[in-house]
Amino acid sequence: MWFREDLRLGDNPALAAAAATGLPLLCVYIDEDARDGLRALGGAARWRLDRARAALEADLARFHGRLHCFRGAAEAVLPDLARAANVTHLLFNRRHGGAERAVDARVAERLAAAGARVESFNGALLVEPEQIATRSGGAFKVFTPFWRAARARLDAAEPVPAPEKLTFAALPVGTPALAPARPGWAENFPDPDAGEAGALTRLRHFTDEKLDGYETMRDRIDCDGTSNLSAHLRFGEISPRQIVAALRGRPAEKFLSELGWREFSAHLLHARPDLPWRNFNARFDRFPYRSDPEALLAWTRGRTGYPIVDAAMRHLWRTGLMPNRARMIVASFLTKHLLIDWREGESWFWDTLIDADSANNAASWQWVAGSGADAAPYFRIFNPVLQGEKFDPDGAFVRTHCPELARLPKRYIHRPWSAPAEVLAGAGVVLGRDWPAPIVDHDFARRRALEAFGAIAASSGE
DNA sequence: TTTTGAGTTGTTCGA
DNA sequence: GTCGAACAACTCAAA
Repeated sequence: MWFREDLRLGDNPALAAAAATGLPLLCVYIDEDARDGLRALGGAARWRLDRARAALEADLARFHGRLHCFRGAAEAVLPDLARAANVTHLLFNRRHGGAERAVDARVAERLAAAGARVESFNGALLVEPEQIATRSGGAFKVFTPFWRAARARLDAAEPVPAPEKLTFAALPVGTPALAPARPGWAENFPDPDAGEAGALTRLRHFTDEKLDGYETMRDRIDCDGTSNLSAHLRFGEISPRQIVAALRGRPAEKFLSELGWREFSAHLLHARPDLPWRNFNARFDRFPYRSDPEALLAWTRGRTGYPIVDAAMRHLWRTGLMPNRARMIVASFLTKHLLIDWREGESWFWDTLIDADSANNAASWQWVAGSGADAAPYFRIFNPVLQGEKFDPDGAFVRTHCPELARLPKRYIHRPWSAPAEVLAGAGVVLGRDWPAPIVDHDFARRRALEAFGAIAASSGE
């Protein structure tokens, strides 16, 4: 059993099939080399992965089993292991990235050539890309029709129970072990409550306490109205089928459609493996992005002078997480206010988010930037002040992450530069010393972004 | 093949 | 302060 992004025992079809063979099991995880297009995990995700893997090891230990971890290229590790251990079957759950699929195909070919039976399963998605298509047979490019088609098939997505019994083979070769990842800045992240048990607890908490208010509270940056399941999903500590099953019979369309966006992103990446580095809409190849390392640095460090942007970016740095609404605000700010290429933001998120996922990250950045599938209309440019006032109305989120502004009254918390001198003095804030001037003026930036979009409009000619 | 309706998440302006 | 309209034109999906 080759574990990859499915680090759980429940609703794990490959593991269930492995158990059903009755054969002794070798559970393997490979820390795969970043080559042949495989992207090295970012620092935060890597930190999170170690916790997921440790939790799976503990779960397997309850069956007196082990997770054998290797490092290298799967095409080399698995055939060697197959020879050494007389492996007769290889089972795994499918991945959907381009490079990952290529690796899996080569592995399957080699193992099959060595006489092993290779089987793969769907453990990651509610509906796999091969299962739905438009009438003309193509991949969907607009969310609504995509989700209409996928949503209709949800009843067929029943979770597979966790195996009741597992027997394990001894590993005849030496016992490899991964050196712990360098913790770096991530060592101070809050406890992710990793693993299958943590994920199920989080799901139950969500369905019991938060589902009813989800539609309105999901956007509140100060209230934690989201499910917080993203990292659990990312490493497969829980499956989308298990979530759908837990939601059955409850009004949960809005939340289901968020799972739908996760599916849509995976389908887009399947259709366009270059999604993480190439504009989905080629017209954006002409978009006049600016090179501005100083502004990019200010954005990453939370020093743009816009409180909601800076609070969100500091929160990301401290926790490896950011609520969805905040992700949209900071992404819009980078691509539209600063006119910096979405790939810069995508790669910062890739390195700092514990839930970084190549499909979701790329599809969402492109969506905000306007280059993606079903992208935001060109005129949708978030005003960071209005967004702050709407979704962090008392400024609680800003006060937590930007303590230098903590004493500002809420009227000015999202726009310190417009506070009267006596208000600033009363709050102990000196602009330019305690808080930077806005890196760019909103009205100016908005007009500049609209002009940039005009420059690549189709009517402007090829 | 042609036509038609529609498209996650917003902001600003003027009445 | 509230409300509706305007803000490019385009491409997709399905009739």
